[in-house]
Amino acid sequence: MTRQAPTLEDVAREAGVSRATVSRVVNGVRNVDPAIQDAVRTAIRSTGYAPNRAARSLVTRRAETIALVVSGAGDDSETEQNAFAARALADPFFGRVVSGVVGFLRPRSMYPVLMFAETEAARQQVVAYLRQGSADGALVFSTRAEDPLPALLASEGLPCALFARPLPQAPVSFVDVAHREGAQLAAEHLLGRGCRRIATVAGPLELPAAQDRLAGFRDTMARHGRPWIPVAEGRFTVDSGAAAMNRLLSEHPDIDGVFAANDLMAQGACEALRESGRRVPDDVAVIGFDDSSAALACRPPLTTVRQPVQEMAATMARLLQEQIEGIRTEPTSVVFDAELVIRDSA
Amino acid sequence: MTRQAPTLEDVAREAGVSRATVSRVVNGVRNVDPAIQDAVRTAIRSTGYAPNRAARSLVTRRAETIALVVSGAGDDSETEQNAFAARALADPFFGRVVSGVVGFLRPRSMYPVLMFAETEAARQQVVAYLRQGSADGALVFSTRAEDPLPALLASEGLPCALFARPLPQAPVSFVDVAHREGAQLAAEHLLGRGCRRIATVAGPLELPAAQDRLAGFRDTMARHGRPWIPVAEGRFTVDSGAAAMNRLLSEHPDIDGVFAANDLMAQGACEALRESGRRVPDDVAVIGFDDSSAALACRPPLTTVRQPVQEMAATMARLLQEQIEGIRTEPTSVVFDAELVIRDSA
DNA sequence: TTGAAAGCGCTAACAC
DNA sequence: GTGTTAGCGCTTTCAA
Repeated sequence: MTRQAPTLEDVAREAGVSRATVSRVVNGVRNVDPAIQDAVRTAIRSTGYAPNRAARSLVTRRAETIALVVSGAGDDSETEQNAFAARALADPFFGRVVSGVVGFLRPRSMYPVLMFAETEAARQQVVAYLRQGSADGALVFSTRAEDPLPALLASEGLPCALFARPLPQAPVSFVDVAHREGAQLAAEHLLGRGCRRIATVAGPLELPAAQDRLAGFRDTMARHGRPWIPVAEGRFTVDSGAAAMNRLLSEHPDIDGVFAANDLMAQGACEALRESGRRVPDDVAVIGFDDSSAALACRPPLTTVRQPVQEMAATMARLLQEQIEGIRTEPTSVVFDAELVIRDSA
Repeated sequence: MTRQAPTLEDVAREAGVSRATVSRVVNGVRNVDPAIQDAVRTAIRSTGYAPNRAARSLVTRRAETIALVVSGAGDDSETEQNAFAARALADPFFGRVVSGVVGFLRPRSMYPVLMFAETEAARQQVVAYLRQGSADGALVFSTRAEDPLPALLASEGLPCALFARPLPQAPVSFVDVAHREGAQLAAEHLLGRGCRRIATVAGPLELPAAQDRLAGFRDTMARHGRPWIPVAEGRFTVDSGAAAMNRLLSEHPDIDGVFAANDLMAQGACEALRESGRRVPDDVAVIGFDDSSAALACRPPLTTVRQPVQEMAATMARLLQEQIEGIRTEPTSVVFDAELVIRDSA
């Protein structure tokens, strides 16, 4: 058996002071005699003391833990549930979100609890988890439209912050990128390099992000005298991007510029173009969106509209933290600028 | 302000019983009168009671939480630390590990806490986290050789289970796949389809997995009268696989079969072969390892050696859980069979 | 089968 | 500046 872990009491005895004093030193509360501080610290070292999180949480009423919830649509089968997790993590986007979140939390000695909410039962588990005080709040990364989770959390009064604006509007904080302006950058770049037959591979149009990117692209083209452009819809995956590109090519073989609403679809578009015997960017220029790892993995490397995902994710965590601490009481949104990253594909 | 959360006491009062009885009902302890059970359950519903995790943990001495640690090498810069997380999650392998772990934990209402341990400071944070009782044990997914974390956890007496055999041997449980036998399957398949000039792209040879795959491949080739085969080393990434393939081709342009030690490198090899004007599998057959999402994303889809990653990860979680519960006291290893999945590349 | 009561390890209000 | 003390909400003997 492992010997019993030392408690505050043990340290106090060792240092010849009271529990309260040790607690003050551990928590860095001022008004403690430097000499006593030293004695306490020595005792902490010699006993190998580590504060017990449960005991602390019980009195502070804080778990000092936040949940990172990947929300989406899925059916109830067990296979599907497991597949959902794998699929979500496979998205290069998600890695950067985690990275940004961890970048914010780690200096605070906090770590995210990873949860998946793709069914009603799973959503209820998330709510239960938070209501038990297992976590102080939730960061929600939604991969579907009409996600009921944000509104559910809001109605339960549970702190949360979202990555991207929720579609059924809900009174919760979120971060987002300026999709329309990002798409505008893409449109202007294609026009600027002289493309005449321009088309776009849109994302799933039930998602606000996909809608906004398409709208921004269309508006800009219209403002430049091109009121109508061919559109094919994909599902933000490589395969769907390739398929959409093929559909566009079959109807408009003379396309010389394409804006895909994310990098994965841009990658698929590049593959489809290559297989059709076209060169990128010489015959057709391609621009993606996100600047995810797929942009660099793609041949040729993608010119793309960059979202500062890590920074956005860190801000999302900060918004949540401020809400938990009661510093912030009203839902807040922070929208980041997009930026064009020019590589080889356009 | 949110109203105070209801406690056991509140439920007890509402149901007209004692705290102890409510606790028994909540925890499903037998010996409670069915009528009283009903009354208690009604009271739980009407009060909206949710058990407080901290209070429970304090007395049970269980966090009912486990850490999922991605361990690896990195420098101390903040940029690098964040990059590490993004890189780890970008590996298609990791998503399946998470998926398997979550598949085991979720039915138990547990969720993994995601931690990264790429520096000494980060490793100490992991140890501190466990010693505080924030988590009951750690699942370690190591991306480097000579990882000091397993031995560190073992020496602190902290429960842990690893994905893959640790290189500096440590007295900890782990799951693994039969790398040598898997490589043997690949070798035999290439030989069976008539390849005469066979080479291999090995993984980073400081990793036991890479060593074992190479050894298994070499041994099998030797047993079939080919004591020497060209080897180029990669780093388990697409780019390094392409580079390794190019090195092999420059010295042995007549290669007609390649075994890459993982799918990402196999994908890179396919790209390099295509760029050199060779067709896969007609001119050169390619076999990967893992059966990760990269195997399907690759053109052509990869014939590969499948590791049952999800099952392995679930077993790893089970080994840890049993250790935490004290059911299992000795370090245990479980090694899974590999399986050849035949697609188009060989 | 149920209740009373002790106590898990900690923080924080209050007294000194 | 430091100590005393009262809980935080729960599980778990022990008695009844």
